[in-house]
Amino acid sequence: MKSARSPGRPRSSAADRAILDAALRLLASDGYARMTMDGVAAEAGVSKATIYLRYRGKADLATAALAHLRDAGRREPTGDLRQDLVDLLSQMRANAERVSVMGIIGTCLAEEGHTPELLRLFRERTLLPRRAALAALLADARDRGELAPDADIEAAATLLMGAYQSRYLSGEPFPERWEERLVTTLLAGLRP
Amino acid sequence: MKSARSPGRPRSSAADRAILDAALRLLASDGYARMTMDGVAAEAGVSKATIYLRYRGKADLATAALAHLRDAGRREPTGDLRQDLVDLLSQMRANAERVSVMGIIGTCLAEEGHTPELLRLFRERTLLPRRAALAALLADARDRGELAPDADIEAAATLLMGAYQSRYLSGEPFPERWEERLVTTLLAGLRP
Amino acid sequence: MKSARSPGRPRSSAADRAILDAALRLLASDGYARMTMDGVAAEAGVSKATIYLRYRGKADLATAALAHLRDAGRREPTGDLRQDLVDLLSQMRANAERVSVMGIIGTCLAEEGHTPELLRLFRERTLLPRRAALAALLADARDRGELAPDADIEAAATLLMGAYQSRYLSGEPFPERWEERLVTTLLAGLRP
Amino acid sequence: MKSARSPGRPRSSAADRAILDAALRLLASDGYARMTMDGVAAEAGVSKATIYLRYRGKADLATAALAHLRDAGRREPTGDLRQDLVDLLSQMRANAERVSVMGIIGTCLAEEGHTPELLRLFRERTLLPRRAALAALLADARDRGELAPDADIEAAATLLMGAYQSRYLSGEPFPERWEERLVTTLLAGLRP
DNA sequence: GATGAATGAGACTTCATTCAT
DNA sequence: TATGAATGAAGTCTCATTCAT
Repeated sequence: MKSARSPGRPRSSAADRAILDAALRLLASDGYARMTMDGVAAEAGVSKATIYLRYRGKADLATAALAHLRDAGRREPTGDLRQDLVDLLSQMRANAERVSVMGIIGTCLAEEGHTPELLRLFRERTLLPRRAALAALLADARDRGELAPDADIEAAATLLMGAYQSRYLSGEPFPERWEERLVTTLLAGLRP
Repeated sequence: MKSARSPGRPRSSAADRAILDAALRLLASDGYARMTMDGVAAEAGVSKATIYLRYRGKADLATAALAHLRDAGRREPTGDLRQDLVDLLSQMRANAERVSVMGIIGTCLAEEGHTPELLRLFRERTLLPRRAALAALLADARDRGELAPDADIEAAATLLMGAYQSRYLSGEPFPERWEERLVTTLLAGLRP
Repeated sequence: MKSARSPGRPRSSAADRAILDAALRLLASDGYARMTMDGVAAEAGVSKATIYLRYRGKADLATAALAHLRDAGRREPTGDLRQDLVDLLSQMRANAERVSVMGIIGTCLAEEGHTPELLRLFRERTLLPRRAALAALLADARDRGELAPDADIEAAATLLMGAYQSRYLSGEPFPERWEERLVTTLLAGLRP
Repeated sequence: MKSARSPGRPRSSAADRAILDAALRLLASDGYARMTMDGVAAEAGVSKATIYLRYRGKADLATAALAHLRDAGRREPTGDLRQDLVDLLSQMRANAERVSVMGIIGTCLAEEGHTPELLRLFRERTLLPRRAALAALLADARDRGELAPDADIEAAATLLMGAYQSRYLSGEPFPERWEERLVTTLLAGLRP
């Protein structure tokens, strides 16, 4: 269902993607403030004016790049809570490493005072959907009776969502079977 | 007979403090890249050259400001594990809000590719000491038999350390008795 | 069918020339260290960024300006040695006064420790070609038998090349028929 | 030119000399514009304020340093013209190499538009006295009948005075017995 | 008299943005 | 539409000079 085409030469959609990809890459590696329009143009193989034809300015481009960010395909839950949690955490971690998510989070936080849309977009596109997926896994398990009826799902989701950043910030490498250990600890608790 | 004093005009220690405070404030609110030497000088009420007399450049100033960052006084553990954990988390949260820690973390992450000393320093001065304090509380409790002998202290510390960031990033307000809920969940686990 | 042209706005060759001329003028009058990019931009009537589009920095611009320096058209030798020498010296002097060569030499020497390319370029583009022209005149005359077979052409060229600077540095005005007197003295010697 | 001694602690004359020496050294190696008061102070081992106590500013210091410049001891003429000329040229060359005279000349020339006293002083203290010594040697020889009665002493002095600079600027090393070759050429002339 | 600290003016360079082809 | 050139507004850092001890 094509909408009415405007006349004249259509914009190159290859350039569209190249621009967004380049912007996202530089956003993650250099941060918003250090990302330059020249750099994006060079990395995308287009001229700066071509970018300005599509976006009103640097902030507009950066937000578009973040909006373009999408979760990689998510696996269907198997119904095995432990396995599903581990899978979700593993996927989050793999995704984070693939696109330098920590750099993006850093930029969103650092620019919060100046360009708050960055954090808002990142939250909406990435953080909240994952958190919702996590909470859904837990809620389903509770409904199946696998978890305590009064299990605090919100608290549990908060704990799991922060684990990757926490470990990343510690500077230490991720141990073997890291996700399993987290899930085991959270499910069983620490008490004897 | 004059007392032994180094000759010349003494360096103003008020300026010393003002510079570091200003730098830290701007680092948290604007990020490293947007923090300007002019801004720091103006905020500290000194001239730029006065800053350059003390620090070799912007990166040197920023790292000094982070190195200057210290945990607020830490309370002595009471021996009541639940209470001590809640206290520690509350204190971390209060501290984070007081000095805009999330802005600083954001800057450290965003600049990781460009000025990795920022993250290294922040880690050494702030994150690792807290994590160690948390782990110590848990290890003591385990030794007293309050926790399971095979409790995974490392995993538990990772989960707790990330909780504040996780909640902050979600954009939602912190609920009442938030720390208690986290600690309860972690100690008891989710299982029925 | 458009003619083959590189796309985009063409670079202004008027600006090219204006920048080099301005740089050379300021180099001669103020010296390298006192020549400012702001000054060159203002004198050339372009913005600083326009200069940086062409040259990587101040040193690059200054060396380009020197490389741009070329001898004014040289006259063909007439075969009359005395006249040819006088002509060459006159032309060197006229050229020196036209472009403030002494200021440029001063800058090249003063910057020798810091930007040795300046002296190297000036030598290659200006001094050595002239010296070679002088030596060629003398060698031809010797081959024609007008000079002694063992005439020390190298020494003679050195003496003549330094005369302008020597006189300039003395601060005294150039006397009438100055070049003739030099040539006469060198050809005839001082002995009775 | 100190008149009646003022009361109080007298100025350290060791510092006086150290300051002038340091200034002269930096003037020769870095040029006037790049010579910094900090650099002079550090090199002389005094504080900047100590310099300002003696000189009104940078230009004042630089001119004082040049005024301080003196020819090294000059040998008495032997009466052998050839030998005396060679000796004088050798001494000039040795002196030039000892104190980086070319750097100083460069600075005087480069700053001529901005601080013309530099060139004036250098001329008066160094160039003109030497030129006068050279002319005196030649005039004496002419009076003794060793030179032609109409020998152009001014032209000859100009030629000899410029030879060192000319060779230095050429970038080529000084050949063996360089001074002898110059003197021989000038005395005998080039004609067969 | 001497010192080290403090300053204000400027220098080089970069960058988001607009213009001309 | 797309390109490369041009621009004005910063930003980091230096330096001659003055001040306080």
